[in-house]
Amino acid sequence: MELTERKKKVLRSIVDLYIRTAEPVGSKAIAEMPDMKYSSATIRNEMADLTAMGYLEQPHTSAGRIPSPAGYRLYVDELMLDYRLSMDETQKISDAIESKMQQVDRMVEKVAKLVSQATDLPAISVASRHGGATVKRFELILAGSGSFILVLMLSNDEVVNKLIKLPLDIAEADLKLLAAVLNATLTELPPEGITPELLDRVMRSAGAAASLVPVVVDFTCDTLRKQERTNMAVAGQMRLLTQPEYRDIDKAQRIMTSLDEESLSNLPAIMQNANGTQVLVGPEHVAQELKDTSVVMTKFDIGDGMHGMIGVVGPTRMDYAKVTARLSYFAESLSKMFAKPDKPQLPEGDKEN
Amino acid sequence: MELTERKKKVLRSIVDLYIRTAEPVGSKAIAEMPDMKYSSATIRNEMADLTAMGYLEQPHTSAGRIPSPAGYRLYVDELMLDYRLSMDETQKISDAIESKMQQVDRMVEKVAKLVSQATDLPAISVASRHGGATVKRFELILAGSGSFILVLMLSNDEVVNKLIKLPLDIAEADLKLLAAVLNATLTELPPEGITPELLDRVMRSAGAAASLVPVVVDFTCDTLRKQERTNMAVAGQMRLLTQPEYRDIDKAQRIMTSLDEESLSNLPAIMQNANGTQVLVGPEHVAQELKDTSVVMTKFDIGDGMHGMIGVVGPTRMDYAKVTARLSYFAESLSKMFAKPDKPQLPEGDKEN
DNA sequence: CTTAGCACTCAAAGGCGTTGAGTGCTAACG
DNA sequence: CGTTAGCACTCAACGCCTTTGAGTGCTAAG
Repeated sequence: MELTERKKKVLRSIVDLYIRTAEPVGSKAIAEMPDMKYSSATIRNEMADLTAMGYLEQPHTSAGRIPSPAGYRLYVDELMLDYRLSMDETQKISDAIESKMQQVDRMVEKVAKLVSQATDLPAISVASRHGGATVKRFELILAGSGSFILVLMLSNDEVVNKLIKLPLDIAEADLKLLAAVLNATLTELPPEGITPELLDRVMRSAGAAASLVPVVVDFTCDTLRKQERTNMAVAGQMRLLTQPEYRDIDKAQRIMTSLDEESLSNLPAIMQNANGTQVLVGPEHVAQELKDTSVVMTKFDIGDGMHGMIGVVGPTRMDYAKVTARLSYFAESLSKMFAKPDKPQLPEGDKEN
Repeated sequence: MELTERKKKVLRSIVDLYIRTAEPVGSKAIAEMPDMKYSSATIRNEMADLTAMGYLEQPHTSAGRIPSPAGYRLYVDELMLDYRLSMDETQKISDAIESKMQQVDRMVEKVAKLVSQATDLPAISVASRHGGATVKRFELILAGSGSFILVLMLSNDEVVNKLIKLPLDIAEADLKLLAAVLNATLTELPPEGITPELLDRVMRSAGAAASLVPVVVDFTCDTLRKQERTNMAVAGQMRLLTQPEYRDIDKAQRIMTSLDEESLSNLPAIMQNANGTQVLVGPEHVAQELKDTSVVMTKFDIGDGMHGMIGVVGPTRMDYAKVTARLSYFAESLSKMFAKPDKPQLPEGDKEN
């Protein structure tokens, strides 16, 4: 059967309305919409066709229609009118992003929170690196008797520190020596490059501070390994409860439990060779429990050999247009922010609903 | 009327059972309990008395009884058999705490998560300082052209750093000078002690690095002020959904929304002159929405002029014995951990359910 | 003082008819 | 030939009623 323009229009109207109301939509409701020039009977015929073609579904005989996964797919791919952010929304998002952050893991959490706030849905935020980081420089700073601060400057411009307490006293000169040795031997090395032999060499050159080497190196390896891992955060799970389809607590709970870092760990893999915004409708993606759920994810580059991903999880009928608009905007803002760390440039918003 | 031993025993049995089942308990159920030597009729009489005395309530005529707030209060204060943590639970908590943390805000979040996990309820974690912190030492470390790292060692042994990028090149000597000046003039000062005059003095002494002063001082003041604020985190809100009384989504949602940092900001004030574990039953505490909820909080000292608080939020019928046991254990573990930062000593657990 | 017995109460659960939104089909219309 | 009015049909949702059974208070006997 042919998918005529009129059929498309009807389908779009149905999805639009369903997104708003979360209830099966009937022929009459569509026929009464402002720019729909046909009667309910005609719409009914079209709806019957669309159902036959697999774009709509009927919960039961005497109910209206709801979009099928295929229907959503078509909607997302072709039919969706893009949603422009209103001035107000733009402003809010910009303001939020202004509060700058430094450490990646913190940032990921913060971003997840912001996205969740902006969409009123549970949100996921991921930052992953293409390659691992190395230490660019070690600094050891004496901090009173028996303790010192280890500062690691990493190749990706992150800075990590740790206060280390030790039972013995350390002279400043010894620390200086140790720092010099570390900088000479262990910089620019991936964690697996720090071999026992190398460690042995450092120990022997370190003189009085040799006893500090293990704890310093341990922390360093830990940190580097942590940098390799992708950072992921989930926020706003409770917002799922505002959606009518999750009034059923058991359902809500089932989904909530699969909204944690572990369960979603395969998401980055799925998005691997995607770019821009992806809409994963219902059964398309692997996470078991998320059957009647959709995930909208946007991937973006943030330089330094890293890319970020933000996304939201919601009912399949969620307002894709709105959500994708906001996500894209967010992604763009974040990209810009990373390009110029301390002065996020924000795109101009357009006012319109 | 006299509160006889038998009445107490009946009351305890009722609360115990109600805690387990979340359903009104009837006379028969109590009479059938293993060490209850009286018939249901006798129990009924006692229950009638307890109701008259205000310790029990009846949702409707032909239903069993549920404890009133006064009943819970009596239970918590006198009747509760203390719950010893099983080996297994002890082990889990210890293991979790072993993973050491440094920054207070991170730690607070982590602790909230752990407590929530351990109790299967939403948890709150607070760390607050009696007095503000000051900077013990400034360090400026060159990190490539046009950027450097500012490291602040605070009086409470926290270390904070920030990578600062600037358009102009800075010589290492200039940084050294600036650091010396900062250390000479701005250490041991509360944020409000950093006056414009002082700032002016620093600027003039700083030579080539004068342009860096504002950004450095800004960050410093920010950090100090942040240290003053009490850190609070809430975790595991979703766990509320496992409780039968929150099967009603609206109810659950209402409570969830008041489970954020802002809404709970007056909690520390309420706990101010309490020490040890406090059980706030139902109407006793101020947070509006939390009417039919209880909050169990434990306050503990963690040295460095700080104290911590951990607590959980749950239905009034929650298993106080279990919850308070776990909280106390946690609090003790945390205290010890802070006393000896890198080697948390854990109390011995006793196996028993 | 304790307990068996009994009449009473009332929320919860199940059965049942009504309602109304929505459908598919057909026949008439432009 | 596409469009539309009309009509019979379907079925979840709703409200109403009855039944059920857990639980109570009271009384009288042990």
